[in-house]
Amino acid sequence: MDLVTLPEMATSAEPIARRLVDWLRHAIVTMRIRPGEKLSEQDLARRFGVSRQPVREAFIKLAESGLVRVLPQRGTMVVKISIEAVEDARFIREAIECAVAREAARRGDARALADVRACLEDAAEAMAGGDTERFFALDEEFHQRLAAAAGRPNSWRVVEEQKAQMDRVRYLDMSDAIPMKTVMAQHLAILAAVDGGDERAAETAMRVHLTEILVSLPKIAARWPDLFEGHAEAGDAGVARRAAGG
Amino acid sequence: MDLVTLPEMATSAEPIARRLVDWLRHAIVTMRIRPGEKLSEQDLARRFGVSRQPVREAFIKLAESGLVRVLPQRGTMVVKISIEAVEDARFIREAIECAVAREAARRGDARALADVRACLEDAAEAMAGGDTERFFALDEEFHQRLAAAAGRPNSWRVVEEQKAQMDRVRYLDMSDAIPMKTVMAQHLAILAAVDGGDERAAETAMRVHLTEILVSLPKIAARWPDLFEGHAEAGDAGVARRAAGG
DNA sequence: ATATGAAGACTAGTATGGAAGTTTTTCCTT
DNA sequence: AAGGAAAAACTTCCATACTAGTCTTCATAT
Repeated sequence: MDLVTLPEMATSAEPIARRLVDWLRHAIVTMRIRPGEKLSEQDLARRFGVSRQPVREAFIKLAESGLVRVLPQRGTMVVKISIEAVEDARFIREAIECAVAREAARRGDARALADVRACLEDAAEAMAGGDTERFFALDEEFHQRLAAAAGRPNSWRVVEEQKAQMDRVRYLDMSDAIPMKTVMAQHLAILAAVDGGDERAAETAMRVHLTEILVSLPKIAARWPDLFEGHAEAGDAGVARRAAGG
Repeated sequence: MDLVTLPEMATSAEPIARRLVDWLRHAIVTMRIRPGEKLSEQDLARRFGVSRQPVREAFIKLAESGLVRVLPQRGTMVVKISIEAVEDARFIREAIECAVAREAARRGDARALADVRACLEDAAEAMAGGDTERFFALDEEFHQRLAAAAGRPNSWRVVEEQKAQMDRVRYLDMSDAIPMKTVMAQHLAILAAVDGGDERAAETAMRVHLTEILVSLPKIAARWPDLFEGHAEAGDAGVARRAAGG
């Protein structure tokens, strides 16, 4: 039973439940807590040195985001990656972000687009330094700032939620190959089209960027079958034990 | 203190918190609980004869949906209708549903499209009978089934959440004029284009349909200023009392 | 009359205990 | 040894109690 401290605990006065959500979300998306893993209110409460209530409320919020599933009287678990769920998330994200790209190109907000460009420059630095985590963060930032440039900053919140489903796949992909150069090139293409005010080109560039995951998805699912829904569940502890006993 | 019973209480064995969410969401969307109105965990708990805890959990879920705002140590209130929020929701919905319309037209799933058509026939009946509530429900059903016909049934969940913001405006609009005929005609136009396999026409028809609200929005905001964010807050009790005292 | 401040009535946040239900284990029977 | 029933150990769910913060209100001082 390793005690864990919430990182923001010292600096901020935010409610415990909120901090728990951030901590758990990050842990799930970065695969520190693996898909299919069982979570327990009691266990996590003890780990963090808090009561069960804020843990429970954190579970509720994560369940709303589709990252965990709460089964009444049975338990809470991190949902496995579902190919269908990832494809659905991708579909929704493509729809919204293509509209964002069009709108950003149409508006041509020079000031906001300068922010986007600055973001890409930082990302280039991170890539050169091999700082993948920072590169990931700046990837998000790029899309968020583009939404702002389209005059729809709030649309990012919806995309962000869908993105969580896709991020776990990307995290697996990152440990495999390093497609940072590809991502960077695509981001630059999007910005160029938007900067040029070409709505159709901007939409197309965005669509290409967001289609990328479709080629790696089946390969990744085949490589880590026990992290995905519907595939072999050999990784499941209960099943494994029962199989060993028989 | 009028005691209220949850309608599904007798029939189902769902958790209390879940039923509270459904009840409150419906009450908020249909304006039975008005924008800006203050909600109290304690008060609602007494009304429903339950403890504060499930009410609190319901608030959390509604806050995730953006229907209520929880201010720590201050209170919980139904968020006022925000023109910006409605426009953002409309933007997102248009992006997703236009993509759905295109995809439905591309796939041409005859079986699923038959369901969509059946839905419109029921809606025509409801319109003839003047059953506005049923018409509203079938409106939702139409869009949901179209998403199914596009092979993206889950995308409806995202649209549904955005729709909640728009529904309150539509509810106000309904009490003003009755645009059922317009809605019906637009739905038929969408289905015709999808049935014909014309992706561009389907997208355009959907876009026209979802642009409708933009013309009524400013009028409605002007008519009920105290229900909207940022406008005159003359309806606020505290301000009214202070004005009377001075 | 106005400004300041303390007391009380609110609020949400958290902790804890018990109830209802499911799963796993254990022990008895066959 | 295998199968089944009882029980123990888990889970979430709900109720209750308490903490801490905010706002209102009324009294007091300027």
